Amino acid sequence: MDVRTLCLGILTLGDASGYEIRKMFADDAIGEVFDANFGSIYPALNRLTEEGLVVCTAQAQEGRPDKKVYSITAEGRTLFTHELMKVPARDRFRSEFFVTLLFADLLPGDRVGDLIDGRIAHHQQEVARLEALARQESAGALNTPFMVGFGLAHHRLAVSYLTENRHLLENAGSPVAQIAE
Amino acid sequence: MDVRTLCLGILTLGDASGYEIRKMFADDAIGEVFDANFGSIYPALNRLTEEGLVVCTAQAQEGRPDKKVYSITAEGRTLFTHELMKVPARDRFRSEFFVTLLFADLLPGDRVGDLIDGRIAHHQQEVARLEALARQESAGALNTPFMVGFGLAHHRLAVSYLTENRHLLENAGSPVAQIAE
DNA sequence: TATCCCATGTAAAGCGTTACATGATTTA
DNA sequence: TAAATCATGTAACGCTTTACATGGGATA
Repeated sequence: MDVRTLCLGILTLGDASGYEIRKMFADDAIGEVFDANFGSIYPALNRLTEEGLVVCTAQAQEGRPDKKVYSITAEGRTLFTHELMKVPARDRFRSEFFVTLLFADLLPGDRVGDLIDGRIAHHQQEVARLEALARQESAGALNTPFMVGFGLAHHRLAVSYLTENRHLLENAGSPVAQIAE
Repeated sequence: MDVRTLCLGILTLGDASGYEIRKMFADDAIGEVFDANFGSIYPALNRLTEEGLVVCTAQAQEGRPDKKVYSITAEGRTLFTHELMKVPARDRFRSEFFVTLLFADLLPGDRVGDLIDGRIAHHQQEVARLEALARQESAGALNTPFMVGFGLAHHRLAVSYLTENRHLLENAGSPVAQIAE
């Protein structure tokens, strides 16, 4: 499943331009589990057009490039539903934050605490963002409540886990900890 | 932060061959947050050797290729600690499973339930694997308990979230749900 | 006045995955 | 006897990111 397939998927929800598709990846529930930027979306839409999976109608605008609105074709819809029936590839996750913490012993004493403070703040921001997203109950057939609920649960868990377990890293090897033993 | 940097990091824990580094990504805590396979590890080690960040001593073996054991140099250690001081890049997450569920409305009725059943089983397997990993309390200076604890919390959350919220997808638009309203 | 938003696109570089190539030993 | 483990490496392909290129309108 690549950006091209996901563009097709988004177009099953209604016509859209490349710019609007990008906005969905940035702001909507789908962005929680898949990212795509202009550099891959525009070529993907061109290729989908060549393949006859979408059609494009240009809307003239003043002072900016024509807005190119894409619509999925019957063949496109068929292809996408077949894609959905495939066994989903395993999740991919990469976190430089956690990599850094795995090597916490190599860092200066205060660095670990600062990193964790920043991370907790980040997760709290994400919670706020997703709560706002949930309130929008916005357009599209995407199952937003299910997805946003999972994101919220995840970020809340992260806040509490980090708060409750940071001592595992912050006290490691410090003089205080060694005296206490 | 790329595979090359991570190889360097693993070598701060002790000498290792490319094969052993790969095993760490596959079996140890670091594999929870970063993946790397032979195709990237071997070239990375060669480049690190050229750059003088690691040194290599070949151990002759019978019936198989010489085992090439790598040791980090002082310069390598310095470079890695500098890497750790950088602001970590944001996490990357991609999930075809969740993408599929976002488009649950396009799937046959029983498909969604099957997907979720399989996913719950997967998370339960991961819980079992991480519990075993935690029991090993194995080698290296990696902060395994902290990392494994997070992984366990995550997979347990996923099991309960999916169990408690699957009705949001499974009843959507079905006749029963519409009659009930 | 400055920043953000709208709007599309290209090209190159970077990075990683996958497949291929080889082959002995140990375990089930 | 089949499969997994040990052991290293190359090459091609694929995908994504980043930077570049352009520019008007709206908002703060």
